[in-house]
Amino acid sequence: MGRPRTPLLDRERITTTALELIDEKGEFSVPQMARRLGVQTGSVYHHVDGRGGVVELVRERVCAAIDSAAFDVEPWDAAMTAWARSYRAAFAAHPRAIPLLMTTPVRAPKVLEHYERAVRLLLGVGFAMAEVMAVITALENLVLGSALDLAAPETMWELPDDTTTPRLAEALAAVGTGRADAAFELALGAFIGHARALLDAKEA
Amino acid sequence: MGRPRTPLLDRERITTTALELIDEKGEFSVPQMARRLGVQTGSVYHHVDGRGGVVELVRERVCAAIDSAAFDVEPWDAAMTAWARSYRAAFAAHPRAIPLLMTTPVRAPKVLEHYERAVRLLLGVGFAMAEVMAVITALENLVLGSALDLAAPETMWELPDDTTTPRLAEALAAVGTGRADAAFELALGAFIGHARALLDAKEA
DNA sequence: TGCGCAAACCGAAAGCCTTTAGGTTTCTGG
DNA sequence: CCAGAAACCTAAAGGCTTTCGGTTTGCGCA
Repeated sequence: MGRPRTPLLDRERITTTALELIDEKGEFSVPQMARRLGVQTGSVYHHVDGRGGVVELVRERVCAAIDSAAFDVEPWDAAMTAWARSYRAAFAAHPRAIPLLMTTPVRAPKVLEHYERAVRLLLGVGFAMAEVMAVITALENLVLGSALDLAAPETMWELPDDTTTPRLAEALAAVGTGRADAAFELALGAFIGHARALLDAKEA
Repeated sequence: MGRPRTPLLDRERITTTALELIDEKGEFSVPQMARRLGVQTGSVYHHVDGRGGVVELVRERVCAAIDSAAFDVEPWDAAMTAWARSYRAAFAAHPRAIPLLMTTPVRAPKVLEHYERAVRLLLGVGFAMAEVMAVITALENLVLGSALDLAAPETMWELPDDTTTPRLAEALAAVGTGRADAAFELALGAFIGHARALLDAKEA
C-alpha cells in the first residue's frame, strides 16, 4: 500500500503490454493490462491519458519502425517506393493493431515529420506545389488501404458458397497466397510509374 | 407491457436509427438506439444479433448504395473506374461510419457479388486468372484507403506548429480543399492506366 | 537536517455498455 | 379454440472507463 520503493509502471511497459495484448487477442482494455502488470486498474491512469492515450503510445511504437532513411535513397522514385514499403511493413508487423490505429487519424509527430521530408523531396525534383499533396496522399491511401487488407486474415476470403461466386473462387485460387502483397506491389508500381511519367512530361 | 398490438421495432428502423446516431455522433450503442426508438434496451436483441449484428446491417445499408450498373459501362476500364467511384461515394455518404465498418471485414454478400462480376469482366477482356485478384484487390485498397482519408476530417491536417513542418504546410495550402478527391482521382487514373497498358502489351 | 509537496500505488465507486433470462401480453396456425 | 411463438418489459450479471480519496515514499529546498 502507498507508493512503492521502485516504480511498478512506466509508459514503456504500459505500451509493451498493450501491444502484447493486441497482438495476442486483437484488442486490449485497461483492466487487462493492469492484471498483466500486477497492478490495480486505476494506477495506469497516473501514467497515461486514459485508454485513448494508450492507443497513441501504441501508434508511436508501431510507427517508429518506419524507416526514415528511405528518403535518402536515390533517385526520388526509389525513395518514395522504399518509404511506402517500410510504412506498410511497420503496420504489417502488428496486423491486429491496424483496426485500432485506423479508427483514429494517423498523425503521430513521427509521421508528420516524414511528410515534411516527402514534400521537400518531391518539390526538389520538380513537382508543382499543388501536386505534391495529392501524390503523397495517394501514396498514403495505398499504404493504409493495403494495411487494412493485411488486417483481414486471408481466411476472410473463404467464400460462403462456391456456387454463388464461382469465378471469384477460381481467381482467388489462382492468385494463391501473397494476394495482398501482389496487389500492393502492383498498385505501388503503377502509381510511382505514373508520377514519374508526369514529371518527365513536365521536363520535356 | 407484453406484446404490443403493432410491432414497435423491425430491422429497418433499427438500421436507420443506428445510422442516424453514427452520422450525428460518430458512434452508437444499443441503449442509445433503444431510447431513440422508445423501447427498452433488451428488446432490440429480439430483432438483431447483438451489437455486431447492427453493424452488419449498417454495412449492408451503406453498401447498397454502390452502383451495380457500373459493370455494364463500356469499355471495361470505364466500368472499373465507375465502380470504384461509386464504391467510394457510398462510404463518403457516411464518413463517420467508416471507422466502424473498417474494423470488421468488408464481406457483405452484395460486395461479394460485385467481386464476382468484376472477375468475370476482367477475365472477359483478356486478363489472366492469376492477375485478376491482384487488380481487384489493388482497386479495393485504393477505395478503402481513400475512404479512410475521408473519415479523417480535413481539420486533422491542421499542423501543431508551422515552424516544424513548413513545407508540408505550404503544400497543404496549395492543394486547398478537395485534397482527398484529388488524391483518389490521381491514384485511380494511374492504376487503371497501368492495367490498360498491361492488357495492351499482352495483346500486342 | 527536517519539512512539505508531489509522485505512485491501492481501494472503492459511479456510470456506461453488452448480453442473457424470465415474465407478460398478443398474435397465429392447426 | 388453444398451444406455441412473437414481441415487449423488467431485472440483473459482468465488464469497461474514469474519477476520487487515502496512504506511503521520494525529493527539493530551506
